[in-house]
Amino acid sequence: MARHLITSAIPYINGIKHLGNLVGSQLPADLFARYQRGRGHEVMFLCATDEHGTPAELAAAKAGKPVAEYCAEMHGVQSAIADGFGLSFDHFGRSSSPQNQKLTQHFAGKLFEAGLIEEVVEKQVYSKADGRFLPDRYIEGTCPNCGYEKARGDQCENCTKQLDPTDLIDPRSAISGSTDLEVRETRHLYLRQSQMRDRLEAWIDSKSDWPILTTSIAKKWLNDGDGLQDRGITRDLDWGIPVKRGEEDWPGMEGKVFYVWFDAPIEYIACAAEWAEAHGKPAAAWERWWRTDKGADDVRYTQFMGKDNVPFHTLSFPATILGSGEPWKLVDYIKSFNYLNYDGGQFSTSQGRGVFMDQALDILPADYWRWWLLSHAPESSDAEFTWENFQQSVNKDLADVLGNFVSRVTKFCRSRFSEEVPAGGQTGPREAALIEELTTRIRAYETHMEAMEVRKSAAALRAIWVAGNEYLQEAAPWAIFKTDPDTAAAQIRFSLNLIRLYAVLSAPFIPDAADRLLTALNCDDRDWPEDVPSALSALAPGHGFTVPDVLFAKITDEQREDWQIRFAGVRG
RNA sequence: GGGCCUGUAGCUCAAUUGGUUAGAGCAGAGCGCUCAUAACGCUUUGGUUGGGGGUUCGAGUCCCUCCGGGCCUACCA
Repeated sequence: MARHLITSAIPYINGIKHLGNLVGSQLPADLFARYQRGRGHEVMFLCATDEHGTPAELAAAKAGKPVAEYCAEMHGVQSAIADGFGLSFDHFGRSSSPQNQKLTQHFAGKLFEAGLIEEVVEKQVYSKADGRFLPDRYIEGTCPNCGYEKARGDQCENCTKQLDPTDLIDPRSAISGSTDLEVRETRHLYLRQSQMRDRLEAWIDSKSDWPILTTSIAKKWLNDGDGLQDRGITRDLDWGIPVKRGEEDWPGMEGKVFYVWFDAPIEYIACAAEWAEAHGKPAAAWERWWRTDKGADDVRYTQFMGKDNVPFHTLSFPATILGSGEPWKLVDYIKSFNYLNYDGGQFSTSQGRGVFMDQALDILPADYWRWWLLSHAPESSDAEFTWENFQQSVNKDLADVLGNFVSRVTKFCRSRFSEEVPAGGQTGPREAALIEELTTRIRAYETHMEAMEVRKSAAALRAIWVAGNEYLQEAAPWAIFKTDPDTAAAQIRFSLNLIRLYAVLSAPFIPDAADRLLTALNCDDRDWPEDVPSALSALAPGHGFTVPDVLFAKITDEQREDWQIRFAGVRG
């Protein structure tokens, strides 16, 4: 039995994520976790909310709540939605947890001891009206290059020129609009990533099987300009993990916190510690997943994320881990995704354009979304959601191919025999041929799932469903029944077993439907079909079942048109 | 500006990494079936692989160039 540690990029706290965010990390991670569990392996699947940073503070202020309270609430909201989508996290943690605070400070201390922390005094823009330092992008002004009046301090959106905040003409706070700004000196800690450049490069080079998207982004950062740059890991904020080296105060760093991108990946580890505490387990229970000196040697660690997260997972976080000099588990495989666009443009959180996770669940069950998103996962390039494509794919694949197969088999059995698996008759060469085909297809499905080829896995699964319809058409039990009811009984017995097989195989993609099928079949045998013939004799003659309700109702044209209008514009 | 990814049938995607005649699903057309959610099955139309040039016995795949789409460029996370 293998051991799989699986993490999804942790979603930021300041609102409900859209479908693009979902398909880029949490959903494929869940697919992989469910599959590996289905194969009987030991899985630790972790995710959390990423709660620190300026946007969280601002969102809380906008909501008129203390930031800690706001984050606690939003964590609850995101957690409930994750449940709604069937995301099977072993623990859904919080980067603001005491465990993460302790670990983050611990790592900082180790990095300091290793000589990998440098103190730098730098100049930053301070807004007196806001009472805070402003990150570059929170400063607005007129672009010195093109005259655009809403240029940001990091870049002008109009002419794309990169800017320094002090370049802006008539700079003002993007938060309050105040022009009462000044440049102040402030002291920060930098992680000396440049010292570890060669080590990181050798490590990346050893990962020849990673997606090109992952390695090319990593290499770009390693080789761009003067090579990998040191990175500031502290910020002048109130909300965050106080800067300490281990348990000790850090002279000169009073009132400062760690940068979110320093503490967020550490939450992957801390999340396991949260899991242990939540289940009353000792530290050893989570350390066996994360410490190679405490049992994690045989763990295979896979991360899932959108491409915007790749630099932090290929470079910053490994630099933290390697730099600590301690035997923490490094990631073995990074699966990264491109973006999902919405009907000709980007999903937009600010403009409310596209479908957000809560809205998606309001209009359709999770399985519809899971199936479409995963079967169209943006693996090789950006992908696009359109309502026409969604309607067509879901109706065809889920309602017609799979749902109708279940319907025709169970209803035929009920009307010609009873709601019991019929006895009598024998299967023959036709069934043997199907078993052979299914065996080949199931092994292909497994290969794609192991490789995290999400779209190919979906296509392979669909082909397995199709094989059932082809078989039925050829066997034609409705015709055979008239002259040879025993043979028809054997064919239907075989077909009912196919339904169970489909439920087990499909569970990683459409877990709710799989549950409903197994419930209807009155069966809790979820064993993976290592051996297809025996898997297809699990339901014995006389076994009672009920004809399930329509598994997937079709999306009507009216619904589709309604949703197209509803989600085109501003949310609310 | 620089770097990277991408362009294959009306649509969504494959193509064992340079190897026979570029394949699937959907959509379209025809036929069959009547168990089933107007579902299912079979057959079939559809391509100068974005354009042009080159290397090679052989190019969707490698090189050059042009065109289109996208991402990143280190203080959003």
